[in-house]
Amino acid sequence: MFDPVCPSGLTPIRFGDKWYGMIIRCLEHGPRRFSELRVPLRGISAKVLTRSLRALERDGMITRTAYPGPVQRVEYDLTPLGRSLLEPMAAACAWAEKHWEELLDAREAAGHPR
Amino acid sequence: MFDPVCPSGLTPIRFGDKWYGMIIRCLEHGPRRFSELRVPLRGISAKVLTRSLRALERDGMITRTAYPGPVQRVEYDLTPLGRSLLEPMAAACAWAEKHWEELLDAREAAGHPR
DNA sequence: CTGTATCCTCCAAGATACTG
DNA sequence: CAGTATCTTGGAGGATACAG
Repeated sequence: MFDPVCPSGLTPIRFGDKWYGMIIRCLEHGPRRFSELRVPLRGISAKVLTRSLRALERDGMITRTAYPGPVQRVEYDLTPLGRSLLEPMAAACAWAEKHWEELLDAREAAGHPR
Repeated sequence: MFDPVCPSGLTPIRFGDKWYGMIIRCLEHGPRRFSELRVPLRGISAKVLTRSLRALERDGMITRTAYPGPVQRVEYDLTPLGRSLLEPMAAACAWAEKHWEELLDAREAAGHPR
């Protein structure tokens, strides 16, 4: 998931910052904990993940719930607003899938490899 | 159009760089010249506009045609690929229109004015 | 008119180390 | 475990001046 080799970052469509969209996808099927999120988002640093999560929270896209206990435990979950973003994201993905080749060909022809 | 007072830049959905999407909208109804583009895109500097146009060209979204003559004249036009981006852009706009209030409320509640 | 060439500032993003 | 604190770097974006 989100393999850096699969350069999904080449789409001209972006949601919020670099991770915003991916985090929403990660929460699509239920709440996740801080460190659970770091697995699919390979290589994201704690600082950056925290900042993205705060941004999503500020925008009303996710909720943050801290469970007390001997070991810390924080869960992030999508709000209805955050879930509603899945729709335009699907449109973006549909476009990307359909025009992926065209886009790559154009870039390659322009001398920009990768 | 693209009035800086209407803060359309607050949507969490972006196409390419800051101007990429707006340029595509400007070309929606026919080719435009370099300086024609600078009118709706208030305040964009020549350098930045050039960079965005080059990026769109590199991605196969627009074409650049220079007409020879005593006065220079360059026209930019959408390719089919560029035109195809209008579809996910419409989806993004539909989302923004529908959830605009929700988004603003969330940000305001988070203490982030504007 | 359609750009280049410089210079400057800001911030996203990453690396690393540390904390309750 | 879930972060915060620092530091660094790259590139976006803008201002201004100049060129073919």
